[in-house]
Order: sequence, then C-alpha cells, then structure tokens
Amino acid sequence: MPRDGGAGAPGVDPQQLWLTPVQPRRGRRPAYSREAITAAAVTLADTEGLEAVTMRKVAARVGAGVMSLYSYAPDKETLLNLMVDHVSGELPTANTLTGDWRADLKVIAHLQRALMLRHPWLPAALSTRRVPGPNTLAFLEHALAALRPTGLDGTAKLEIFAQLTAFVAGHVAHEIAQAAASQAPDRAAVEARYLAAVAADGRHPELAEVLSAPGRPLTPEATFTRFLNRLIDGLDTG
Amino acid sequence: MPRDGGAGAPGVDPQQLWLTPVQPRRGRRPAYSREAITAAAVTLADTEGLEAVTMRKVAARVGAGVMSLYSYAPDKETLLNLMVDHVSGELPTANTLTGDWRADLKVIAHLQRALMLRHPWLPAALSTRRVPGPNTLAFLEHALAALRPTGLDGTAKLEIFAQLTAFVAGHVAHEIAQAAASQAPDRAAVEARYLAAVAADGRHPELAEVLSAPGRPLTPEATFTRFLNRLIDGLDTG
DNA sequence: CTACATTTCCGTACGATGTACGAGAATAGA
DNA sequence: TCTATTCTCGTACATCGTACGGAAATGTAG
Repeated sequence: MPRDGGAGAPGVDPQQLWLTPVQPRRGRRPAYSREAITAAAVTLADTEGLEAVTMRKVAARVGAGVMSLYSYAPDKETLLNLMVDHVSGELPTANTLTGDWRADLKVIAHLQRALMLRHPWLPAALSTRRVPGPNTLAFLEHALAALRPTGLDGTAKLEIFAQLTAFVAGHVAHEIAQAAASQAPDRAAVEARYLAAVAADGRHPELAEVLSAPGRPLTPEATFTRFLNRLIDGLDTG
Repeated sequence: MPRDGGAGAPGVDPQQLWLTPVQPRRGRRPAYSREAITAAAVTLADTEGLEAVTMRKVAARVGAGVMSLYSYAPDKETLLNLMVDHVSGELPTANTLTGDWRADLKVIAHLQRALMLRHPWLPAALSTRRVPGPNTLAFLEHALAALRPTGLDGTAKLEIFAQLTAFVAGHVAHEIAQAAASQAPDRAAVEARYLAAVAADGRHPELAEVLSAPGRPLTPEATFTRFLNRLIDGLDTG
C-alpha cells in the first residue's frame, strides 16, 4: 500500500489516514491520487446515486484498474468516508460569526442543507460515517466557535451539533424523497390511492380528515426554516 | 406467487400487499407464512444486525428453501418493509391521550425510542421504507389524534410527525453508535487519540477546549428527554 | 376417479459485488 | 547494476439478490 493507511470504519487507525503528511518517496510513483479517486466517486454519486458507487465504476471513471483503488483506500467504507469529507470541504468556515449564536447556528444549518441538496446521497452516507476528516473537523470547529457564547460545556456543544446535523439530514432526506415522488407521478398516485383506501375503511378517521384537509402546501425551504427556528430558539443555555 | 402481491419499494401496488384479505384457496397450500418469515427476519436483525438479513439466512431460519421466500414477498426491499411494520405492531395505540398534545407527543416519542432501542436496526431501515403498513398507519392515526387539539391543518400535522420520527431515529442511531463505541474500547481509544492529536495542532482551539472540558456525562435517556422537550415545547400552533 | 388449472416449493444458475492474492512494472538508494 | 520498495491490475472467489423452470401439492370440472 502507498502512503495512506486507511480510516473510517473497521480496524483502521484514523491518524494514519487523515494526518499522515507525505511519506518518503520510494518505489513506483502513484499514477492516480486519493483526491482524484474521491472526486470521481463523488461525481458518480451525484449523477447516478449512491448505489452506483461501486469499486468497478469508480475505477472505470478514473481510468484505473479496480484493484488499484485499494492502494488509496483500504476498503469501500473508507472511500465513503473520504467522499463525505471531500464534499464537506465545500462548507465555508470563514469567520462570519456574528456573536448571536442562534443566528449563527441557523446559518450553519442552512449551509448544511444546501450541501446535502447538492449531494443528495450525503444524508444516507452520513449515517455510516465514523471518524470525521479534516474538512468535517474544520466545520465542527466553526460550529463550536459559534456556540462559544452559550457558555455550555463541551459535551453539550457536541451534542447540539450532532443533533443539528441529524436534524438537517433527516429533513433533507425527507425533502429529497418527496421530490422524487413528485417526479414519479405513477407511483405517487398509487400511494395516494392506497392511503385513500385506508382512510376510507372507517378506522382511521384522523387520517381521513388529514387527507381531506391538507392545507396549503409550503415550499420545502419554508418548512425547513420553520422547524429549524423552532429547534434552535428552543435551545437554552441552562 | 401466492396471495400477497408485493409492496413498498419498486413498482408494486401497496394495496395488493397490505390490504388483500384472503384469496380463494387453490393450488398447493403454503407451508410457511408471511408472518413467520417476517418474524424470522426480525429476530435475525435483532441478534446479528441488519446486514445479516440475507434471503439465504432468513430462509435457513424458517426452514425453507431460499426461493420460497419469494412466494411471500416479491423482493428483499419488501421484506424490509414488512419487518418495519411488524415491529411497529409493538407500539401501543390504546386510547391513552390526555388532551395535552405536548405531553402526548412526548409519550409517543418515548415509545418510538424504546422500540428503536429494542430493534437497533430500525433507524437504518426506516430511511428506506416507502409505504406505511397497517401497524405504522395505526400509530400514525394515534399521533394524529394526539395532534388534534393543535388545530393545525393536515400537512402540518404530517410534517410534525415525520420530523418527530426522524428526530427520534437520528437520536437513537447516535445513541447506539456511542454504545457500540463503549463496547469496543480499542477503537474508542484510537478515535480519542486521533481527536486529541487534531486538537493539539493549534488550529482547532475550540475543539481542544471542548475535549479538555467535557462536562458531566449525562445518561442518554436524560439527553433525549432534554432535546425532545426543547423540540416539542418549541412547537406552536400559529 | 380423472383431467386440468392453479399455486407453492426449491435446486440450479447468472450477473454483480467487495476484495484477497500475487505476478509484474516502475522507481529510489546502494 | 542490484535490490528493496511501492504501485498496478488480471484473476479468482465468496456472497449477494433473484430469474427460471420443473416437481409436487391442491382445488375444481368433467
């Protein structure tokens, strides 16, 4: 194996993956790079979905043999972690904090949502990731700085960040699923008919009423903002 | 195929799966049942994890040939949906509503959390499920009844329930991951060392402080309750 | 009872996947 | 030039979901 090591899931030391600088150059020179491989995997996931990210397809896109990938990542799980950290690099961490931690946190959540909408596979991939990479850690650092005015202890800050991320991921996953349903009208119609049939059986009066009085459909953006504000405004520093 | 039809993911009509009563008995009598197969898959997931749920292992546990399963569920995705709805049957929906919708919602969330702790694969499986089965719908009906005093419109109620479920799933997934980390002290130690190394590089002062002042560790239960209360108390009926 | 239609059971087989293995090629230092 | 090191990647294998189709069991029609 070249100068990486491995990381993420199984029995691999994260230090060896994320913070090995550059090892002494010996032997054959690498023909590809972890960066290029990760980027190829990301574009593959962006365009064809996460399930299209197979070692063979990634290798084909890079122009490498399948097994060559294993010189840059010890297994697929690690490659997924690399992908997550790769796109996390798109998150800006410039010092734009206002000192109003609630407002700052809302901006952070909106940044996360935008990232996840740009990479719809991200919510699903997040649930498996183990060890945060440098980009993820940079953003975490940013979020912790935003939370500084709360005066909360470390554990509490970390928990808030984890919950916020999980909330955003959950919401975006839901958003994406609904958007996909709109794009497949047949399936949506079938589901609607099914729910209508259930509601018509008389044993689901609340469901029946809900379906008959849906209310005005809001934009996903508005719904997100509303829930986000509720969640964050509900936080206190006690 | 026997008297099911299919459901859930791809191009299968949910009506045909969930609400077909019993078809006229003709031909060979089924040797197994959808119930038994689903139950076997659930215990398999409970004991060995979701990734251990393969058609072959489920069939072996039932005592059937592998392909016999396809007489009861058209594909694995459907079997996963059946599993989800199966365990959702453990959720009580007896009329225990108090009329205080916030309190009722909190009880509902605690029920969901308990269910997910009993079936740790549930949060992961939920992210893929498409069409709710009868047990899921019964619980949804229960939740909608709890939300009745809010006077919100249908869409809003459904969104609150979806968000609540996503929140619980996210939290429990995090809980489970942390519990697993505690059970593998080697890996946890490696991760801790990695984070310490990152914190020591001088470019992550907030992380360094957080790691040095972690605060008192709360029970997962307490953390869950705290976040839940914040979320629900933050909801309003405007 | 005999045919036949229907439904279930399941052995075999196929394509796809992740990845272990190891032979060969390229490079750096001796 | 020799040797140690590192990367490349073809082959091979276990495992997965599941398509196919014949055998077996059951109901109905004659």
